[in-house]
Amino acid sequence: AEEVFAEKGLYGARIDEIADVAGCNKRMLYAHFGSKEGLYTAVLDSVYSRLSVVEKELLTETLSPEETVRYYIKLLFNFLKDNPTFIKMVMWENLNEAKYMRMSKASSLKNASVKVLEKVLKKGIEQGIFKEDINIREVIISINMFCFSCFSNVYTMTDIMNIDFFNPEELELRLKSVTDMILNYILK
Amino acid sequence: AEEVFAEKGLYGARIDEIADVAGCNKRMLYAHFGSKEGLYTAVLDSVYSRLSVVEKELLTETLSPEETVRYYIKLLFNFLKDNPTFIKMVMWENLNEAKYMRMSKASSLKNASVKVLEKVLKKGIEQGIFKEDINIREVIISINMFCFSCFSNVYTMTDIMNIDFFNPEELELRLKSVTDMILNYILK
DNA sequence: CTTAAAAGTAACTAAACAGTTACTTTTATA
DNA sequence: TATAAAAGTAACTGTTTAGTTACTTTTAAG
Repeated sequence: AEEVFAEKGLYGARIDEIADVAGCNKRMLYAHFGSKEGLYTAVLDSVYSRLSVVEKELLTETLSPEETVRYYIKLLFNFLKDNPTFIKMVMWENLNEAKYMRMSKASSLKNASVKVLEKVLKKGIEQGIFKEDINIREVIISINMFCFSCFSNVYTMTDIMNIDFFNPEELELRLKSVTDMILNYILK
Repeated sequence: AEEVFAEKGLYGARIDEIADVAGCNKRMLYAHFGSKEGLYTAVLDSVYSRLSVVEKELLTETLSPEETVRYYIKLLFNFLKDNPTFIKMVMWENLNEAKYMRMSKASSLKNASVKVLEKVLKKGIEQGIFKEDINIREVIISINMFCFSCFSNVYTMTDIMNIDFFNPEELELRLKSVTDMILNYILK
């Protein structure tokens, strides 16, 4: 279901195709998930929980503020690279005005990393490593948006710039640019 | 049609609804555009051409390299802010792997600003204003992606961060952050 | 005023699809 | 082995929808 919903969205996906791809039957899909929307929100939950697992790694590491920011960017970037279905599900949700995400418990899982970053950025400012006048929320938003954008609007970008954004070397460059821009901005 | 396609995508949109909203009738829609897909690509063309009109302003202005970059960021940012249907159409296209955009002539219109930025960044490096080791293509990609991301994944972001991304003050802050990050990165 | 093209109307067709049902088969457990 | 729950099958229903058609009305130009 994740595969099919990511590829075609809630409306484009076909229950019969999902049953086919999943190697099960329609009746059981309905027995377990009630409806197409029920299945869709289950996929959304599952996909989001994969991110929160990765983000928990941030909590276990004890690094300097600078290293924590670098580590988070890398962690998020690589997660997004390895989870194209996550990217697509989030995009479908945004086109649906996050209707189903709001219904699910997914979002509550996501605040973890925001809180860690807030703490770490504050600490960095106190330690005199980061500029005093940075807007912490803006920095957190930028990190998330910049990483996400490297994978979300890839097709139209490829079309305009004639660049293969799936090329590993290209991605390495992108990660470096994003990291440099963020750190240039926050470091004294 | 633009309204309805932007809101619901190619598959979610209903021809009858489009005729209704447009205040015309189905038969004439088919007489003029042939099919649903024909109408969709016509909308795509129209929406993209609006951007290229704005981008042409970049060509008429004669500013310093730094000011040109600032001006382009502002121009693009404000265009995206004022054209939510553009944002949505591009997102639908990306979820369709840019299938219809490739079919249309829209993309050919778009290279204009890329070329201007390439020239201007090169000039800035020559003049010793910009760092010699910046990757020009990366900078152009970043500008476009960062601006776009401020408007594309707004709903899920709002959900996670509890911020109203449609608030003008919030947007002003975003534009400032993006501009600062890009210029911090390229200026010596 | 005439006429021909453009626009509009509403009923229709054929296909697709979410969800259901009645029935059969498999699996696991006591 | 008996049995009950879980899983599977395939035909079905009702609705939605892209696209068509046959016909009427409006518009514009000579």
